[in-house]
Amino acid sequence: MLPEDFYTRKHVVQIAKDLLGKVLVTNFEGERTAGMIVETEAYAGVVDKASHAYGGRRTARTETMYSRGGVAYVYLCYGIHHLFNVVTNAEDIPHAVLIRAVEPLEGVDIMLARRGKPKLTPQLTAGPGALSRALGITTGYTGLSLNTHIFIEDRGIKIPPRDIIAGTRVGVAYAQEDAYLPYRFWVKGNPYVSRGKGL
DNA sequence: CAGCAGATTGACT
DNA sequence: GTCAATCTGCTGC
Repeated sequence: MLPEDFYTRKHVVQIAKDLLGKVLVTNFEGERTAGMIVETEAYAGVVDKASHAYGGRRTARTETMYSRGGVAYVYLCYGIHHLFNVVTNAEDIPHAVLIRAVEPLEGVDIMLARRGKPKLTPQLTAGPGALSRALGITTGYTGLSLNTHIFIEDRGIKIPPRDIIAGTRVGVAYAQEDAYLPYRFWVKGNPYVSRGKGL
C-alpha cells in the first residue's frame, strides 16, 4: 500500500502522474476488485477555476477536499455518477486527483455484475463514473481513509515517462484559462483510457 | 425559491 | 450525433 507521505506531498500534478500504473483496490463485504490506474486529472485547489474548491469554496459536498491527503473525495456528478478522487496535500489545502480510468485486474466478474454487462470491454472501466460503479465506490465512502475498504497499491509497475501523455482536462470549459492547463495524464495507447471530450 | 449548468454515461435516431 | 437522467450549488428574482 502507498505510504501516507505519497499523498501529503505538495505537488498535486506530480501525484497525478505518479498514480499512473498504481493499482486501485476496493474490498466491500468480501468482494475484492482492482484495476491499474491509466488516466488521472489534477485539481489544484483554491487557485484552479476547474476545482470545486476554487476561491476557497467550502460546502457539505467539498468539505472532504480540505482533509489531509490520503482520503477519498467522492461526489455525485449530474445527479447520477459517483466520481472518485484522491485528496492530496495538507489539511485545509483542497487538492485532489480525479481517477478517470483503470484497467481491470481482479474481480472482473464482480465488476461486470455491478455494471450489468455480459462481457469485458474497455467501457467497463473507461471513464470516472464507469470505474466507480464497477469498483462499487459511492458517495457514501467520501472522507474514508485510503487504507481500509478503498486503497491504492504499488505493485512495482513502472510507466515509462515517454508513455505518459499530458493533455487538457475533460468537461471543464467553464474554467476559462485554467481549462487549458495540461493537468490530464494518461498511459499512451492503453485501451481503457476514456475518450472524454477535451479541448 | 425557480432556473440552470455541471470533473458523465448509455440509449436511441 | 442527440438527449435524458437527476443531485449539488450558484445566481437572480
